[in-house]
Amino acid sequence: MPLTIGALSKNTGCNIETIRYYERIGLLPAPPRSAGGHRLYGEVLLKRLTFIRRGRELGFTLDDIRGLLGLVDGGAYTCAEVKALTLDHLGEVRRKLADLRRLEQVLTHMAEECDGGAVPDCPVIDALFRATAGPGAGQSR
Amino acid sequence: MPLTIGALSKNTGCNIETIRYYERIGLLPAPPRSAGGHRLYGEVLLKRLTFIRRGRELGFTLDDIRGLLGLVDGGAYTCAEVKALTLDHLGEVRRKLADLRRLEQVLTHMAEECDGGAVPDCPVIDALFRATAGPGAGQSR
DNA sequence: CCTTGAACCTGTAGTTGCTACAGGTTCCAT
DNA sequence: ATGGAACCTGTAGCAACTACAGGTTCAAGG
Repeated sequence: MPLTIGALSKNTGCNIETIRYYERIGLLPAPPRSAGGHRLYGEVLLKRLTFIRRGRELGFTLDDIRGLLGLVDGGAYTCAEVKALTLDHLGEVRRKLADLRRLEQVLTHMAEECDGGAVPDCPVIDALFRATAGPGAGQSR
Repeated sequence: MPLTIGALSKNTGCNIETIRYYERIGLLPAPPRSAGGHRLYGEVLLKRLTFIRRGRELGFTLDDIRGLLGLVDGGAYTCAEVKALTLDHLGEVRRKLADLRRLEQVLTHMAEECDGGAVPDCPVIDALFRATAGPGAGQSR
């Protein structure tokens, strides 16, 4: 018994619009339709969508995932190839971690300087107006 | 001697297109122009842009920054108000840190399972296809 | 059998924070 | 006076979705 798009959504935690979006960009193949044109998903597509969502949760980009799926679809992937992609991604995660840790430091420090007083004289504002270079690189978001 | 947009860009490290973008969305007031229509920036706008860039580097959204600037522009801000915004943002940074740390764990673990062999049988792929819930919330990016 | 209303359909536009053109004008040093 | 760097406006693109509008289909109850 195939799943409607709503059921698939509940099953995977992936929002309906997003499922259709994945189809549009070619990540998820177009499923068969009912007589009236409703999408009907089988086991295989359920698994594929689960794969995509798990990948996203782990912070892989859709492009990373496309690569991973390409390997799987080709059937000729090796463990080494997948590991390389994973380590690559791990590196990025670690870079972001380092950035965020630095950020946390600075923000914590700035907040500590504040006495929370009711006067318009705030070390945070001062710090932002000072033209000094500050911490390292930019931010993801 | 006022700065051209190019000079301002060099001064702040903020790319020219981005400066014009900030003007368009109303973060940076429109500066006076030369006879021919070129933008000419004074001290005040230089400081304001510096403020914006520093804020971005610290991971504040443009909307956060708009709020901060609103307080400053109003002239009636209190240290307590600014501190509240800062702590709010710090909370978000810490949530992201926690997410990323969990992510690092999972990825590290998955990569360790890989023997890097040349065979199409990879624990990473298996993990992604397994429908189990996995780690906490979604991701920023 | 018919009606209702929930779920589905397509297509387009909006979000955030920029960046990248295209096609034209101005500035300034020689 | 001229040439080329720097500037101008306006629009479209990026990731990864989300949110409509305006219409169709499905399934359960009467």
